[in-house]
Amino acid sequence: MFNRMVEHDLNRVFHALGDPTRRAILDRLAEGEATVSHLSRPFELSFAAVSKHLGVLERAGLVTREARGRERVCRINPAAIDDARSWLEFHERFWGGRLDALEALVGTAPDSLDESR
Amino acid sequence: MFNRMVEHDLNRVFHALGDPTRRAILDRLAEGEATVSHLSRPFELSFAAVSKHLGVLERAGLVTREARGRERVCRINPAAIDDARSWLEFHERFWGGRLDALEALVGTAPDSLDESR
DNA sequence: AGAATACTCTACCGAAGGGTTGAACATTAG
DNA sequence: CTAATGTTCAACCCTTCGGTAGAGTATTCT
Repeated sequence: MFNRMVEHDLNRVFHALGDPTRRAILDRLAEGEATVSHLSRPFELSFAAVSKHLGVLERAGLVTREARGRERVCRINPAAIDDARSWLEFHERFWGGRLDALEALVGTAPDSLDESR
Repeated sequence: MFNRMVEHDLNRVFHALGDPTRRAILDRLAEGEATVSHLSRPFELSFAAVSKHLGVLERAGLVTREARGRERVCRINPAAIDDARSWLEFHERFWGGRLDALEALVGTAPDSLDESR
């Protein structure tokens, strides 16, 4: 379909992004690579907790961990993000088009098409 | 930040999108509005299960349910999708830019990227 | 009115999620 | 060598999640 991303992967990516701590970790990693201990500092979380979160992010393909001495250097991998965005973009376009067609068909009543927010 | 979407909402949207059944429901709804019973047919799920999924999608703002007689008509609401896509797009751009800038800075040797802190 | 249809709500269950703690392991420092 | 550091692993706790079954509420059909 869009890219070579499969259901399987989308589950992992969206699930990973569904947690605010993990999104915060990603934001933090956007400022540059960081070790696990460095990452866990700003969060009031145990070391192990952050390590777990990184596991989730890594399995989703959003982050890579590389051993450097006794440390693990974490970096962002934008490819997975791109896949998720592609999915959303595709669907957004599709749905949007559909709704537009519907509106045109029905002619009026924009309140029944709750596009507000 | 991007749009007026808050953490809170992102949690719900990404969590909602993390389930394949819910994404399938969205895909199905992309073909046009549908009642709950009509929606639950293609899935081998109980009525109540689909109703629950719709609740999750609705709370995430991805879907609206409107009572029509004894039926509930479900429709897609692309606004929430748009917010999630914006988030991803923003971050993708940011991260991508960061990585590109770094690569350009270092010039070569992506493994010698030693921006550690 | 009575029966069928379309949903929702309320338990309830097993599995997975996010968190902690403490042991284990590898690497670096003294 | 020993001690400290950085990180993961394993076991556990509690909450949330996805699912089912069954009662309860409207609405429509006859």
